[in-house]
Amino acid sequence: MTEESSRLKQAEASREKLLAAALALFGEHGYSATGVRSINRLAGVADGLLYHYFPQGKKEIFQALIQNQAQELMEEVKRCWPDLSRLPLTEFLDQFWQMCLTHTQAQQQLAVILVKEWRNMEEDFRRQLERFFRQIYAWLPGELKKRAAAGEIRTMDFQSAAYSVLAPVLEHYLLLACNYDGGFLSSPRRRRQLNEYFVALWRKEGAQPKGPGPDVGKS
Amino acid sequence: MTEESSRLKQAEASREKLLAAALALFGEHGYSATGVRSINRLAGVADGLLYHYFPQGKKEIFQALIQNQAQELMEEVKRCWPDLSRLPLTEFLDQFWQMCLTHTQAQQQLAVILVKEWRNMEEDFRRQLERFFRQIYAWLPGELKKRAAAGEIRTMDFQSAAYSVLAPVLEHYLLLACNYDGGFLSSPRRRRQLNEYFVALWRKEGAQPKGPGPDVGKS
Amino acid sequence: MTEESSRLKQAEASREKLLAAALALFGEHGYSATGVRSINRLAGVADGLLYHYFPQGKKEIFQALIQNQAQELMEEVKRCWPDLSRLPLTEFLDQFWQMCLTHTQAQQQLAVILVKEWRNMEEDFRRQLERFFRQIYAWLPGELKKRAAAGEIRTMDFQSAAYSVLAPVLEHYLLLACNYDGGFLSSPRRRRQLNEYFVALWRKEGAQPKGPGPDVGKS
Amino acid sequence: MTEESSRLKQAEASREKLLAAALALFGEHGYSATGVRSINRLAGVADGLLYHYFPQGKKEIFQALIQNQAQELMEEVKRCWPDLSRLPLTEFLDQFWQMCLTHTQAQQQLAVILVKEWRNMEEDFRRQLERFFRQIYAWLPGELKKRAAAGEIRTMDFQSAAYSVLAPVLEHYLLLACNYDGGFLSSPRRRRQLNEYFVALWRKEGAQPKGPGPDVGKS
DNA sequence: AATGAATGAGTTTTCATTCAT
DNA sequence: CATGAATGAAAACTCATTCAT
Repeated sequence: MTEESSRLKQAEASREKLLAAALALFGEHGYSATGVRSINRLAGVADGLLYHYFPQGKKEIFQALIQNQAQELMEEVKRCWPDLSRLPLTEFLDQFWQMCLTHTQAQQQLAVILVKEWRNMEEDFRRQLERFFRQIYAWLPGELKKRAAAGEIRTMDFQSAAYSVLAPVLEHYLLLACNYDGGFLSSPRRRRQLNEYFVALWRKEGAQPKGPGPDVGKS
Repeated sequence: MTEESSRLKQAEASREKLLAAALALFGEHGYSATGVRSINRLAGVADGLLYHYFPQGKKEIFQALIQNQAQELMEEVKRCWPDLSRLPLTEFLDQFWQMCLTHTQAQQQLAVILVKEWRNMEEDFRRQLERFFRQIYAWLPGELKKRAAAGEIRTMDFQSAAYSVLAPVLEHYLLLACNYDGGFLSSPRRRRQLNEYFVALWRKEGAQPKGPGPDVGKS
Repeated sequence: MTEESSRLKQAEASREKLLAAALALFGEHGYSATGVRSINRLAGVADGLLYHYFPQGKKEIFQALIQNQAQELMEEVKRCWPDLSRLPLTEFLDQFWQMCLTHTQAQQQLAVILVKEWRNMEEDFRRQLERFFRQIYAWLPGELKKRAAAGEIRTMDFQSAAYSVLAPVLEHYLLLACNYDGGFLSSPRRRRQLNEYFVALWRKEGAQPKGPGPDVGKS
Repeated sequence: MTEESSRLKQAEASREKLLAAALALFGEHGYSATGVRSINRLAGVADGLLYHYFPQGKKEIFQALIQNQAQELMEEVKRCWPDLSRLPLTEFLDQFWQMCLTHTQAQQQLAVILVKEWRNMEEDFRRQLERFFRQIYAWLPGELKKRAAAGEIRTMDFQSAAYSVLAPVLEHYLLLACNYDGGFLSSPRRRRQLNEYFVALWRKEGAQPKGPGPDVGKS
């Protein structure tokens, strides 16, 4: 059993090395500009091995990769989601943005790949992701509405409000794709400013800010 | 002389055909995935001709292309810019977004290329574009400030406010890069809603809205 | 002991499965176009096993295969051979052709392989087969001569006559190699016609056919 | 014009060099065992050029090749055909065999390729060749019948007779495919013997042979 | 100015073979 | 005996680029 499982583990390790290398390179150079050789070199395996695990070659490792990563991303998001509702508005916004900004290296690279290679992806996969994004777009206005009903914010065009929370996220993704990390959301200070700006505008007219003012967020 | 000038015209025509073909293909498939042959085929010229006009080959036609297009884009923007200041807020926002949304097909493709190939571009060119974008980012808060001073809107965090106007533009570019044309700004109705949402929030407290006020959008 | 023998049987079974798969694939696609992998897949064994039974790999299994099959073929022919002499001419020809037409699927595939890969075979093996074929070419004229001496047929150029009996066999092999099964000999009806044609021509002038005439053969 | 045509001629020469090299190598080693590189080396051109003339690569040059050669073969046969009818029987047979034995090196190699790669060829091409062969199979019995009507030979099963003339041709092709040049027809002496054997058998009973009659050859 | 034949290094992919388990 | 992961050389094919015409 030990023999068996160690061999299986080694095999799985090779597959993972290939996927990790592919993720890094596709993320950095894009699909077309990434050579199969360079994936193998980075993974530290021989040229033929990729075709052992991904018989269709480059296309297949690419598809496997983004499906893997997107799965992880979506699961992570779904895990954090329910907790957000209970937070006060300021923390809610901050956590929401944090969640979207994809903390790990892997998911940053996923974002880059999604932006650059969207059209190379399989129809089905794109549909699946679109559905996921639409869920977020649909959920956020309702969330704001509830807070308005609870008197936390004023009544307004919740769809536009939600959109103005989401647009910065997409801007962030765009800049990632361009390898530009000076986006608005990536600076905690500016993120906090934006947060306060929203809260100040949305606050019910005449209402006083609850707390002692926006205290410094933790990165 | 007629021969001379007709030859010159033909020459210029070939160059333009090449650039147009390159724009279309780089926009559609990206730099790496676009073959020099396919550019020539689409332009309808022989294989060697590209090197007559662009001796450095693929890189050069790419650089020439984006510099051409970016030049046009920036000039177009600068041309419209001064006029915006005088418009009332609602028209101001609408015109600003319209201006940014790059009306021509050519500039849509430019947007795609900029997003996908940002890192392949020459340092100098990137700097130049960054400076241009920063000008807009710097100009917009001042513009809002002036309007606040004039009593058109309330006082607030103008940088965040400006950013929340710009983020939709970048979101739009991101979606263009993914060949997705269902972005928020691309629908005039939703653009108007967003417009009204901003105006309503920014309106000086106590001031009356000009129009019927922002009613909640459905959809 | 049971374990021992069952393992031996399994081992032998694996070897046979490999040979059978190799025969089928070499016969269908030829030597070069047949991959070792596909042999293993068809045999249902793991990739390394072939090298256990045939340490020299593809070449060795190929050589083993054709030697196996050719051995069987030659033994089968030698077994039937002596019996032919006693048959009357009509039956003699029919049986001879039947014998040559290699009844089993395996030997059909052998024929294909021999034709297509003759030059890839080892010198010694080719010599051995050539000797075998030459024996047939040498035996047949003598057989006809004996029948002439016995008054069954007229005197003639026995070598050419023998050749005209053998040529159809080789034509049949050629068509097999081309996967064409519409050859003259493969149709029992036409085989019988050809048979009657030979008998009629060879019959001693003025002699009457012995029997009731050629009765219908059984496919 | 000279410039133009010299360039065209050079281009055509390159194409021909490639085709000639491919013919030689496919004929010698078969399709699968012939590398594209070796074709280029033998033709003395760079690796990429083959794909300039035959964009689909190996398959395409193969198809082009056999179509070229088969066209030539068929035209050559059709050219000689009508003249055969007028010849006396002995010369008729000899000329017919000569014609079939494909005198040029190129067509010998074609024969090898046809035998070995029949199944790799396009359906349409195979159909075309089959029709051609069937024409010969259909023509020859009629030819013999006419000679019987004219009293040159006796009445018999003309289809079988024709087949016994054609089978040696196919045997010859089979042996070519095995690179064995000791076939019956390839020796003029034995061809003459076979010829005389046929003539003697077909001669009308009672008619006198022209020559001294067929004496038994000794291998 | 324009052509397209020619080049050869580079890419993706295949494949026979080895070997640790 | 049997497995299948791993190897790397070689195959087919692509592609930017050059150059004679």
